[in-house]
Amino acid sequence: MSEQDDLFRALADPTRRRILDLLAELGPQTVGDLAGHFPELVASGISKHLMALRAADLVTATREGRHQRYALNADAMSRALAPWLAKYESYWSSALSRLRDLA
Amino acid sequence: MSEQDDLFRALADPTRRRILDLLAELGPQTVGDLAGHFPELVASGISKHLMALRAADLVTATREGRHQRYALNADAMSRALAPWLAKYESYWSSALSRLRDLA
DNA sequence: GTAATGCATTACCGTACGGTAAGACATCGC
DNA sequence: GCGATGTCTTACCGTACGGTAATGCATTAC
Repeated sequence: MSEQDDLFRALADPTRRRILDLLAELGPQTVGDLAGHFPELVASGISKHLMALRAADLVTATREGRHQRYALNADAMSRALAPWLAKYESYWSSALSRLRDLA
Repeated sequence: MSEQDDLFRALADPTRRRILDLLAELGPQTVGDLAGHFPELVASGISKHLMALRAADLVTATREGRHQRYALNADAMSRALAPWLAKYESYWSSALSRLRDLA
């Protein structure tokens, strides 16, 4: 249950959601790559957000030389979110059919 | 886009998620009803959370005499969440099929 | 009318969080 | 080796948030 706490706490910040969006859209990125999309932020701030996302298991990190490449961990994300979504299943017929159209 | 900010900010707190769960499970409830499920909290705290949920349009409130009955606003909830879910659609084949089984 | 109930509102407190700045560390280019 | 680069870490600051307590305001009971 605390897994969901981590998930929603991580998703609460718009910058972190945007980072996830970028990872989903562009594939794995380094901290520097991501920082380029946030001119209003300092690079270490991005790193901090990435650490939070990593703590929530929403991204995975692999070293590449002196770079660190972050990738979306969609499996863990859907695993944590699915039980929560299921609780409201009966209320979401319209949204679910919309998702079914996409799938 | 700020609609999603409100949504995720509101969902970030475990107590608020539990309130939504209770509303989904038990139907519309008054503040006093809900407060009974949170013995560790003061009633005004519940009221405050409900105001936050109301600001995010996740619940609706209707007066009944001196009571105030809160109900889950599942429509607004799914409306705000669906676009976000859609962004990760391609990553979530397994979760989506699980949802399809439920629907 | 008067007292009690149910909820909202305000003020206040402690803490957690987002952000920046500065320093440590490892890696690459020379 | 040496300087530069990329990232992490720590410390710090301001603010926003969760929580309580107290007050106010309707509405019900008597």
